[in-house]
Amino acid sequence: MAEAIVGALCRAQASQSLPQISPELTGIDEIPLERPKNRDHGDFASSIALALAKKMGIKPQDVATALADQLKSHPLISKIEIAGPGFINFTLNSASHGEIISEILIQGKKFGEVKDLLGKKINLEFISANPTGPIHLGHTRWAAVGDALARTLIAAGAEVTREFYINDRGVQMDLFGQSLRASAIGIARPENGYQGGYIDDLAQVIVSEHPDYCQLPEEESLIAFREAGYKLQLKEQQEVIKNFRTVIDLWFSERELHKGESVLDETLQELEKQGHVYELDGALWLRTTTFGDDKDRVLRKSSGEYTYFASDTAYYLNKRGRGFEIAIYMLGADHHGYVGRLKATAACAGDDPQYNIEILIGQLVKIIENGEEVKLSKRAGTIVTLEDLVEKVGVDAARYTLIRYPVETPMILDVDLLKKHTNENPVYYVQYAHARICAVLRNAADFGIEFGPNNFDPTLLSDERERELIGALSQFPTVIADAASLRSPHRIARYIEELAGIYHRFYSECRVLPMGDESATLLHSSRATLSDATRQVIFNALDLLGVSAPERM
RNA sequence: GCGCCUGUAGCUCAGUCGGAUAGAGCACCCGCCUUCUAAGCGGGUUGUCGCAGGUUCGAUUCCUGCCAGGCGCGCCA
Repeated sequence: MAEAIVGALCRAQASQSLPQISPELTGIDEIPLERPKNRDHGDFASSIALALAKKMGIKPQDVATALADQLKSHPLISKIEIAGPGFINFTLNSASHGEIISEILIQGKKFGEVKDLLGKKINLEFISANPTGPIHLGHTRWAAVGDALARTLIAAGAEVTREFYINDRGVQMDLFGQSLRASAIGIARPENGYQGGYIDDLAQVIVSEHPDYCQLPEEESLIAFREAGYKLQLKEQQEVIKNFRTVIDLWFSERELHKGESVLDETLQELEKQGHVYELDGALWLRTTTFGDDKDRVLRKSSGEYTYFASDTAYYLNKRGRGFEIAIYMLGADHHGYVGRLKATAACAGDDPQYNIEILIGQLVKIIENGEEVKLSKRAGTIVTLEDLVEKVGVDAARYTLIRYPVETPMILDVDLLKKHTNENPVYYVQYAHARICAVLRNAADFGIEFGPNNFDPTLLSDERERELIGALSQFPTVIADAASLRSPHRIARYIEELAGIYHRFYSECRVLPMGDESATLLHSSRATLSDATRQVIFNALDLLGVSAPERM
């Protein structure tokens, strides 16, 4: 469509009906084109004339008229109107409808895929919970959104690695070990230690498997408990995440960065080459302030130990070293203070902080049950875990609800509402549309109605509902492209909700199957074909969100 | 004090290269199942798009200031 406008623009200028302007607006991507909210405004609308009028020094309506004259004869356009201050409204003809439907059915599960990110190698890091406790609600939002984003980026052509960074070194791990051992031998847990009841459970498992751990000298015993607890906890996290249908391609251990010829030493050398490292008070600093950070950051303490920040830096360079053009970090709002330093770190390494590194900050999730907010506190042991949530509402409802909001919105999750298997929950609205179509198609098969691209006549589908449905289906690839480039998988959820609504309305207005002793006609086949195409798009969209598309409900 | 996010209908929220009469679901009222899934459809009611300026043909959208809420600002991890 944009191509058609560019062509019309060129022809209009060639035929002197429009003045020449500096060729800024000849790129296809720069043509404004949208689907109007109001269906009276056609299938597509462009405000190109309003934008050009000023540059050309003539009235928008005149620009629009000149363009419309050139577009009238386009093979896929049935009607062109000029409206309001100079909008050009296009209405597509049935030939274009036929093309869309057969494209959907021929491409099947691949319909919707675009090539916008073809060749991009992207590293997507999310969740990255400490292996010292269960996956809780804060991580859960990322488990759902991160996975859906990965699927969306892949659908847009990118090569994506989903990565989970395991913080398996440092003080927190030691406290974890101390807490476990304290529980096992019945002494008080350290003040800053882990208090949750799961510690007792873990300790019991460890003791039953390794009764000798309690008898070891304290230092060895602490390490033994820490390592055993780590293994168990990590395994549990991996199972929970897998059951949540979230795929992690690489579980990256922080310990990798400290092995043998330390990666950290190499990192320092790299950074020194770039000239942003300096020494002060016996510590080694990275001059991140050069690139907008609030303060410089310590890489190696005066004690000789590396900081956590050093690990982060090494990890970033490690990702870049593995060939990822873009490293995306998904972090909770409580980590937003990291944005400045991470960006600055990338810049210190000689990268483009605007391109090579992206940090998505997600606001925290509040949870409400029985009308009251459930406070989250690891210390006090009141943790709502991913497992709890799934147990209460199921994977589909949990994933869908977490994904359907943009991550920068703080969200309130009402467990009681999610538990209801009613239409108060949008996931059922969408799934119901899918199940309904499947039922219609099963019945169609029983009637002996054949459907598919070869049994489809778009000229028979003239009802407003049918045209609206076809128009919505054709938008799917654009939705994927937008969701991918804006890193906003929630757009896909919103899109299927709209699509499901349009189908439900089509269903109630346009009878798909023959009634009574009516015999099957091409109209029935065409509507069944349209239904099948809708089913395919809903299926594909739900698949991107990791939500199941039931055939019966 | 500084920084990030948020403020749209009674509730939960969509609405990003600035566009036409600001949307959806829920809640509330009224209709629709002797033929395809009523977990559905149709109709009705609901708004100072936080406030005040600015930019322009046009601002919920961009800029500035203010107000309100959430979160964060260590040689912690």
